[in-house]
Amino acid sequence: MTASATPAATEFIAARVHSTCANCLKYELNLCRVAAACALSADSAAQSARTVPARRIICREQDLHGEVPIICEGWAASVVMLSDGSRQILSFLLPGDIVSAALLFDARPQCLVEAITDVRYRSIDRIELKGILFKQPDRLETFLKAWIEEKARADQLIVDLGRRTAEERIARLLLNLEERLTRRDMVQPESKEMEFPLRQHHIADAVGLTPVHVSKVLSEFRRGGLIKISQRSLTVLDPAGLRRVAHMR
Amino acid sequence: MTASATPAATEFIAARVHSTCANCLKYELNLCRVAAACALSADSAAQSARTVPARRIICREQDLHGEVPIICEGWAASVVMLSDGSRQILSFLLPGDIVSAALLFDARPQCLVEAITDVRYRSIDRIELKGILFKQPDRLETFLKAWIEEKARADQLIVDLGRRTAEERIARLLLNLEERLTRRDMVQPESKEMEFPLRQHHIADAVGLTPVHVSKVLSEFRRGGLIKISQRSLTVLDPAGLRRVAHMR
DNA sequence: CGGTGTCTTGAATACCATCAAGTCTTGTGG
DNA sequence: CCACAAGACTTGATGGTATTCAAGACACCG
Repeated sequence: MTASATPAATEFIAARVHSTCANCLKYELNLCRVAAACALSADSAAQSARTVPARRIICREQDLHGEVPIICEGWAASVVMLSDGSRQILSFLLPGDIVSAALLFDARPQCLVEAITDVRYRSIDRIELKGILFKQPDRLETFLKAWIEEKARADQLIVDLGRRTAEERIARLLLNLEERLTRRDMVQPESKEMEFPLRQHHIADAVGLTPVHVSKVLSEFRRGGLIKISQRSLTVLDPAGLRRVAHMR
Repeated sequence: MTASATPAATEFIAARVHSTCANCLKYELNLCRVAAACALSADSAAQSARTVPARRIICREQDLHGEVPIICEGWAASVVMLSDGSRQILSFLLPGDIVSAALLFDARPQCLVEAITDVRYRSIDRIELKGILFKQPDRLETFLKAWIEEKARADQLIVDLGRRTAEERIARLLLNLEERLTRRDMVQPESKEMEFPLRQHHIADAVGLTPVHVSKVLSEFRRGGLIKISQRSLTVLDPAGLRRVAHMR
């Protein structure tokens, strides 16, 4: 992650950043293994894994030359830029996530992928991946189920943006992220603390609000004892309370 | 599963499906034909096509017993209901549309499908459809590309709801529908008039606004000479102007 | 004919955006 | 290591967009 932190923080971070591709196997897709196989068969293991510093753009629509990137380490976001400078984040990408399953079919997405933290990612050759998946129906099914989840989250976001208040949207985002991080063993079991590299403008761009208003809502959550945010880490102090705010039902 | 279908039966089914779903073949998926094949092999042609009156619910999450419905005729909407009574429309379903490609994998959607006009639809058996698609990679690819389009539209809606004004959202919805209807030859070539069964509350639920505000925006569009709405039909009088309002770029 | 659903319009209100100023943190170069 | 600049966050004041509430016009249907 971005350089100097206190020794304690460094340790804390290191504990979970050992999520190299070893951990990747725990995630839904096992795509790292697929990627490794691809790289192997293409004899291009060296070039297939790349590292990108925080705040840099990983790929735009144009420079996807038939590659399907998957996130090995770090946080990223797929972002739609509008001509007036405003942005909408479609989804946050966590380790083990594929940028978009649609890339399997050469569908140019209208968005770009931006690194939030330092990101290590791996590009799978589209044609090769397709070949592998189509020859192994069970693996294809796993892949498509991940795609379903991608779509389900998009649908949820539509409901959030269309019909929920600022408090609800933000609470739901936090709970969603907590759930996804838990599945990846990226939440400390006892303290429930988790790394949280998002700036408030990321949250704002994800839930369709302004950074100022996000700040106000988060302050309110903090005053209510629902969450604790400090040093780029988040703890949900009162999950039930937060869920109540989120209208989870 | 009476596997053997006599040539006569095939002909019979094909003829009947042609008569009812004549237009369907023009659409992206040709799924009516697939459906016909399924119905044939399942020897249940009679029960596979159903008609539902306007405003009725076609299916809920619960009563999807491994079936994938496709719309043959009429307009429908997939809707998410919230406990406070508000609603969000995820997408409008037009003839030839599959309700959701995700149903192929038994993913229970958390939405229900509602008929807007009288709707004729056909249910394909999930397992059978899956079998057919997995045995024909080219057909599977067509299917998955329709899925990509479904997802791309969802992403667009996220951007609309998150970052655009009421005028932009409504203009974009109208333009999107016009485009989809054009592809289906459901727009009169000369007059550019099209059937438009949506009530304003449908539009409101689709773009995350209230019916009152939709009414005001549509009146404004009408006053500006952008559109004409009457007798459940819509004409885009000034496509360029409407596109300008929509910030299409 | 009353009833229901749809649309319109106006007034009051709520929610969130914008603007602005200030604090604190983070990063960088001297 | 410090100084300075840039970015991130907070907080209050003000304004705009969309909601809510309400009343009335209109069409459609049993």
